[in-house]
Amino acid sequence: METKIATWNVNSIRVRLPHVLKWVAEAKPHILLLQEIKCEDHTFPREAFEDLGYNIALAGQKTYNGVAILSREPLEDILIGLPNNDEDTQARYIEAVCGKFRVASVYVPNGMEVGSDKYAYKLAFFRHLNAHLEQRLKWGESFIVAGDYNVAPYEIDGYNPVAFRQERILCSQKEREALRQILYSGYTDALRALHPLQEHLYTWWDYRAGSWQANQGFRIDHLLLTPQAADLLIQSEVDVLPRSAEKASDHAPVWAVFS
DNA sequence: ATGGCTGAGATCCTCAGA
Repeated sequence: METKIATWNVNSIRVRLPHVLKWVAEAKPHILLLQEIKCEDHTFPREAFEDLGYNIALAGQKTYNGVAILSREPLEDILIGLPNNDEDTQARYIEAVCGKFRVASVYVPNGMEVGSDKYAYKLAFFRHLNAHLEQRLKWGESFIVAGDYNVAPYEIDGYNPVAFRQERILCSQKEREALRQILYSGYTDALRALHPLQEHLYTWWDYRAGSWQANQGFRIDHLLLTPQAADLLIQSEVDVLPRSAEKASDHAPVWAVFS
């Protein structure tokens, strides 16, 4: 049986609930990984997803951040937060086993401005994340780490090559190196693996300055796969239609299908 | 160099996003 796994930074699940339910009804993912739910666990709209047959694991937080795993298969072995990062109180990582796959929903810090404290926090988060993912590689599982990485790994992944040369956030050398270290360690970027040369393949468009209308986006949401998961990869796409809706999230859902 | 949009939550604005 094929398994469809999707990731979506929804920028508030309570505001976006109608959009997400509509997309889920059409796309029918077996596993949906959410970021920026921006609510505590007790205010997450559980029933709406349970009615559709999803099991739910949450790492919520008031106002900011928050990640979730929704799965048609029962959720087992749930891990909240990176194990080597106990002092970090921001809800940015959740992992669980769903059937034959281990999955994680990750929301890497934005970093705000290169050189700022938040940028240092972003790079520190990557150090913890990368250490954990290298450890997981040794388990030899089909593991999919998906979410908003807030990094465009190569120039082709942004509409504006100047942004890369100017060391802007999402594009700076250090954050790109941090993301690419995950790839070099053995993970496969699902979408790029299947569309190696495709331009204008974006997952996020700024709300401001008519970026969506001008298709001025960046590819910053990724599904990263262990070799065991990559061997099962059949298809991966961005669904850009939800980005065009009224009151849309600034991110589009990205998905992959596995055999 | 700046500003531009959106959401949350507390006040009529600030913080944060990216």
